[in-house]
Amino acid sequence: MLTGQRKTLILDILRRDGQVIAKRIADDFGLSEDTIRRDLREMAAERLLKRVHGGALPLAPELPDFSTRRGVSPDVKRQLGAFAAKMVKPGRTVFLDGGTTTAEIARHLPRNFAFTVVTHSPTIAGELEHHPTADVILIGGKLYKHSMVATGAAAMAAISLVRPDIFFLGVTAIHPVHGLSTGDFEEAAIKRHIAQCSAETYVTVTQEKLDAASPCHILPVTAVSGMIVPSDITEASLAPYRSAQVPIFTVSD
Amino acid sequence: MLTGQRKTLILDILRRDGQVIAKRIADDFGLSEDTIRRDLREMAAERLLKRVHGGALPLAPELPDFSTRRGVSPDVKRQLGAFAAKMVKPGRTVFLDGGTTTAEIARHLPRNFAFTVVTHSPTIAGELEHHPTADVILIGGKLYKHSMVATGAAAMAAISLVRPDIFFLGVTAIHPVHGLSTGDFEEAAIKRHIAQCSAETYVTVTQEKLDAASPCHILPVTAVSGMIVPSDITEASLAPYRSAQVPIFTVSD
DNA sequence: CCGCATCATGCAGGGATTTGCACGAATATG
DNA sequence: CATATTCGTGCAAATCCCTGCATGATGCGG
Repeated sequence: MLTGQRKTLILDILRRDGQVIAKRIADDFGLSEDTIRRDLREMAAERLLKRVHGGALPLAPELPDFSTRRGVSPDVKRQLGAFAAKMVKPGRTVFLDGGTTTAEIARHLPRNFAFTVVTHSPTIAGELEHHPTADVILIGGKLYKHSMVATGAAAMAAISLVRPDIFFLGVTAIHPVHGLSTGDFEEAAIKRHIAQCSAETYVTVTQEKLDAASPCHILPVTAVSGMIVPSDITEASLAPYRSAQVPIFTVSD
Repeated sequence: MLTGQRKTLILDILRRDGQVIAKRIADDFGLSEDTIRRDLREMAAERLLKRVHGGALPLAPELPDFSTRRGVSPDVKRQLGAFAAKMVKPGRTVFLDGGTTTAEIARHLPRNFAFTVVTHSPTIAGELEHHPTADVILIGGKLYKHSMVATGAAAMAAISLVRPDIFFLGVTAIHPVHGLSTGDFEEAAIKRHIAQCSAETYVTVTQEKLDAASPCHILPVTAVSGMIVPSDITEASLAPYRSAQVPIFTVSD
């Protein structure tokens, strides 16, 4: 890994997490702590961050949403996001749905190789502002503010023009019989269309969404390439999905 | 292998991977590291990439990027934004350009009647998430991260489909002779197109942009319906624009 | 075909940078 | 105050870089 690249990565992590821990970075990068410490020292000299015992902090206490953001997104979603993000491979095109879990995927996308992200959510696009290597394609349309996604005919037409390798779908409910569902009719139609344009569709599921149903049907569970679930979900509650032949990816702790 | 060909390949790899490692390239091409290093050195001299120990990285944008720019002269921008927002009338359609000043307009938009906002910036769309009465139309396209706006053919086509009443244009420089300009060619083309689709175009100007010129021309000053300027700009510096018959709106304190 | 200039390439060696390790000092934590 | 990290510095090894030069290919004019 190149030194300059490492420094930008550190800055990215700093922006994303609001802090950097020398030991953990050293682990992640497979380098000695000394090297990281040296980097941090140099970057502190360049006024790029604030050196503290154990790591570093952003120079300006940044946007006030840093603390809120970190609190709002629970560990489970972070883990799901990190896991899903690892499924992205160099050169691929990935479609990111709107939603908080998908935002976590965006935050954890690999930063050491290039790929393309398509999204109809301005929020997701905003998350990727500082991503060093991701090409972002924004799908336009009428903004549905509740979910912050573009909808309508224009969005449908624009989506038809892309062929993503992976679609990370966000839903409000998943049920072995009633399938995947969400609260808005128009949004459901968009999600269905994206799934149909994509080679693979993965849905991230948390406990409270399991075995529930929302008003608007999107797809049957058999239509997805896999469910990504946290490790604390019991095997019993997954059984109906397993018997429906849905591949299940359990996020390891 | 031809030298020029090799350099193109290196640039391709740089774009794809976000990095180039001299040793690996030398291996891949079956050439000595010296040759690659020489290439990298020359390309760095041509400003095609950034030479670092071990290889090369894509050229970092020298200008501070969008979120860094947020800090500059916030009060003035807020006043400009509030003033411009008052120009929006019920039922009208307004196009908001990307940029920090335009973000201020978005924050000050009236909340007691309905209207439509069109924008090609996910950041601006995000500002309007909690706006109670604004319909938001998002223009899609390839995201130009430096300014956080959608660009390219898809954006152009989508823009052609709307006829905004007012376009609030953001620029990096305005000059009586050289007109309005910005730093990116593609972005300039988009701005020009939006202005041509719009009934009226207003440009917000702060002191440091006045009588300056950036690389890419957008429009002549006579093409705008008005300039919105802070009150502390001297009459003398506005004179050339007045004599060009450009209506000038001075923001009262 | 010959001589010459030009250029790309590889090699050698001296210099610069980066990295990891060791050890004593500084700092946090209870 | 005691202990465990964490930090900073000096140092050595590895890696990488640059300069200068030799070699061979290519192109051009005679």
